[in-house]
Amino acid sequence: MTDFVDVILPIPLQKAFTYYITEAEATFLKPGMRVAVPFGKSKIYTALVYKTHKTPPTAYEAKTIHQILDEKPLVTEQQLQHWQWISSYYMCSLGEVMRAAMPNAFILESETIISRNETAEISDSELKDDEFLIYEALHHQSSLKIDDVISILDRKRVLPIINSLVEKGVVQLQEEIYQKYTPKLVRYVRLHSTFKSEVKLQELLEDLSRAKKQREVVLSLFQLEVRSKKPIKVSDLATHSGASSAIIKALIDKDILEEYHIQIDRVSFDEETTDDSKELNEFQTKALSEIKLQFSEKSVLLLHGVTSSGKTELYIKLIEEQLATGKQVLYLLPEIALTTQLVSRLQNYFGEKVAVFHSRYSGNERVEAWNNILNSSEKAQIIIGARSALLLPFQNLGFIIVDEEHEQSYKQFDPAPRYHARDAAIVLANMFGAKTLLGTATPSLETYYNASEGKYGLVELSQRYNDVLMPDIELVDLADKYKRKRMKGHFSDRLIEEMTEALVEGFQVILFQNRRGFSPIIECTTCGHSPQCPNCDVSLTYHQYRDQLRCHYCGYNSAMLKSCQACGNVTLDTKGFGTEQIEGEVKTLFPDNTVARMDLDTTRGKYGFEKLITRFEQKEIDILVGTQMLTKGLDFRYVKLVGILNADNLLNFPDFRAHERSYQLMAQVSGRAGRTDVRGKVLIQTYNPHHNILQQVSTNSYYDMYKEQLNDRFNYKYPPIFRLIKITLKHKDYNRVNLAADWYAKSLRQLFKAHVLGPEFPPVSRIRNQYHKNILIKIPQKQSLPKTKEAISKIHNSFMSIKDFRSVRVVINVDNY
DNA sequence: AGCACGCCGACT
DNA sequence: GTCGGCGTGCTC
Repeated sequence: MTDFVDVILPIPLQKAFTYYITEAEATFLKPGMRVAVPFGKSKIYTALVYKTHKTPPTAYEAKTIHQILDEKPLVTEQQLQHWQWISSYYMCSLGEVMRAAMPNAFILESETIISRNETAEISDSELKDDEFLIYEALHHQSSLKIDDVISILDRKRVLPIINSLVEKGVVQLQEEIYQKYTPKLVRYVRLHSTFKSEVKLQELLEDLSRAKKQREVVLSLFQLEVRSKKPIKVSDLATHSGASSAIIKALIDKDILEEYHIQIDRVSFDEETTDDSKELNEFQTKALSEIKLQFSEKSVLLLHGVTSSGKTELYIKLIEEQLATGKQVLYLLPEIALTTQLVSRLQNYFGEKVAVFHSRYSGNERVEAWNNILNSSEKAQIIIGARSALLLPFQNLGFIIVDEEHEQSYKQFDPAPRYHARDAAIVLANMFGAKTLLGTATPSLETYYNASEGKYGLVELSQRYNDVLMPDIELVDLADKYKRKRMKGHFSDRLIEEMTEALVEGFQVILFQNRRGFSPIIECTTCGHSPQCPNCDVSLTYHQYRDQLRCHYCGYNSAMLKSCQACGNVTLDTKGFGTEQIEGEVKTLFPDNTVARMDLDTTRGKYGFEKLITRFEQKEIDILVGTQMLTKGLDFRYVKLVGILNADNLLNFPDFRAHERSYQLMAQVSGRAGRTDVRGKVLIQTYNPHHNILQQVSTNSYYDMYKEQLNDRFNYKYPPIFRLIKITLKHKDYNRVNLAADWYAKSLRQLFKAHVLGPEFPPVSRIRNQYHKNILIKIPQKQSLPKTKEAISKIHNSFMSIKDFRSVRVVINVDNY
C-alpha cells in the first residue's frame, strides 16, 4: 500500500483529497484523467487526478478509488497550471475552477438505485404500508431511483423506509454512475444490399408498381444518391419525396430500405466560405505593421481604435498568420449571444476552422467542442467564445484576442471562480508563450494605464473605416427644456426634431435608457408610501405590459396595486422611467413608425435576441429602444441617430468607476450612429450638460477622460493605482452580519490599517432576505499581492472557526471591478 | 457544495 | 405521536 492519488473534487473545499491506488493504477493514471471516487457516506463523485505520489496521509485512512473513467487525460497539464493560478489569484478552490471549466456532462454523479432482492422470502405482513408500496412497485419495474420513491410515497423523507427495507433483506442498493454525454446519431437510409443487381432492382420496382407512394420514395432515393453521392439522411428523404415517415418505416420493415446511423458532430458549419478578405486601408496597414513590430518585444498589446475603425479586419489578418504556423487562436468576446454578427463574419471567412463556444450551448455541444479543441482538430483552430472559453483544453495556443476589452462581462461575479477573463487570458498566453491583443475603442483605465506605463504595447487607430466621420454629439439641457416647457414626456424638442428628420430620410433610430420596466418606483401621492420587495431592500418596478410589480433583484412579482397599501388611497403615481415607458411614448409620438424594445424582458428566449437584431437589420423596425445590450459591438448600417434619454442616472451611479463606465457606454452607443457615408448624430439629454464626462464624450476625448480619471484614482486610492479586494458577508440575521463584519474588519485593520474600508451596507442592503455587508481592502502597488492574500486567508480561517460566524456566507472578490 | 444527523414546532 | 424545518459538522 504505497501508491496514492491526490484528486480535485468539484466542490468548494480548499483541501486536496487523497485516495489509495494500486501500483498498476499508479502507472496508468496521469494528471488530468478523471476517476470516480466514493465521497462522504455513499455518493460517488467524479474527481480529477492532480498528482500521484507515495506519501500516505497521516490523520486518516485513505479510501480506494472506485473506477478510472478516462484512458487519456481530459485536462491538459497547462490547464491544471492555469487553474492553479486562477484558484490562488482569485482566492477560490481548485474544485470551483474545475466546475466552471468542465462541461457538466464530464462531471458525473452517482445515483442510488434500489432493486429487489430476488432471494428473500417475505410475507406481506412483515411490511408496513409504505414499505409494501415500494415492494410492490418493484414487481412492476426492476429498479427504482430515490426520486421515484419520493413520488410513489409522496413524501420527502424516504431514507428511513428504504433503510428498513434493506435491513429486512427485501431490497438492495447500488450506486450507479450514468454517462451524461450521448453521441448524437443521425438516421440514414440506403437500399438494402439484396437489390444491388439490376435484375433484382427491376423486380422490386415492379413489385412496388401497385404501392405507388413507396415506389416514389425508392425513386426519390435514387435521385438523391445521384445528386449528392453522400449518405442520405432519413429526414432528407422524407422532405425530398414528400412521403410521411410511416411510408419510409414500412419500407424499412419490408427490408427494402436499410436504416443505419452515423455519429456526427452536433455543431457543424456547412455553408460555403466566401473569401472576402477586405483590403486594408492605409491606416490599417500601418497599424498592422506597428502591431507586429511591437509584438516582437511585448507579449500584450492594446489596440485602441475608434468605433468603426475596422479592428476586425486587422484581427482577421493576424489570425490568418497564426493559422499558417499551425497554432490555435482564441477570440474572446464579452457575450457571445450578442455578437452573432461577428461570429458569422469569421465563419464566412474561416469556415470550418471556427469553433464557437457558447454559454447557451447544451451539455453535449460543449463536450464536442472540448474534445475538438483537446485533439487540436481541424475544426477547432479558431475558438470564439465568452469568458469561459478561456478554460478550454488548448494544445498549442499561439494568439489570444480579447475584443471589447473594457467590457464588464469579462469579470465573473457569481459563483466562484470570480476571475477576469482578460487578465486570466494574459496569464494563459504567457504559459504558451503566446501573444495577447486587447482591442477596444474605449480602453478600461487599467489597460490604458498598463499601456502607457510600457507594460503593454499600444497601437492607436483614430480613423474610421472609409473615412466615415465621427458622429456629431449634441448635449441637451433637460433643466432648461423643462423650464421652457419644451418637453413631451421624456423627449426634448431637439430629440423629436432629430428623430423626425432621420426617420423621414429613411434611417433608423436607437434610443438608450439604462433601465428596464415602466417605472422603477411607485409612490402614493397622499402618504408617500411606495411598495417594497418583501425579500429585498428595494422598491418594486412597475411593468406595464403585464400590469405587474417586479423586483429586479430576486424576481419577486405581484399584481399592480389598485390602492396604496399604507393609506388606502388610490392616488398612486410613478417615478422615474424605464425602457417600457419610453417605448410607449415613442409609439404615441411616432404612430407611423415601428418601434421595438430590446432589454432583458424582450430577449428572454434562446433566440429572442437574434430575432430582434435581424428584424432591425432588415429595417423592419424603425426605432429601437433598449438598455446596455445595445452597446455590445453591434453593427447597424442604417442608424443615423442615437438618443440617450438621461445620462445622469449613469453618471450618478455609486461606484468609483461610474464616470469611466459612463464614458465607455456613451461612446459605444454613439459609435452605433452613422456607420456608412452619412454622418451620424447623437443626442444626449442631461441635467448637467457641463459635466466633464459629457464634454469629453461629445468631443471624443478619451485621453482627457483618462488623465482626469487617473488623477482621481490616484487621489482616492483606487485602481489602477491601488488594487482592491472586496469581502462581502451575507446572513439573514441583521445583527449577526453586523457582528461578523465588525470582527472581520477589525482583524483586517490590524494588518492593513487605514487601507481597510467599511464594513458598510451596500446601496441595496438586503437581497433575497439576506443582509449584505461589504469590506474593501485597498492594496498599494508596492505591497505584495500573494502575501496580502495569504494574510486574508488566515483571518478568514480564524473567522470560520468561530461558531457564531460559521453560518455567515463570505464572498471574497479579488479585483472586484 | 451536498448530505446526514439531531433537535424542535405543527399536523395527518 | 410522526413529518419536515433548519442548524451543525464532515467529507480523503
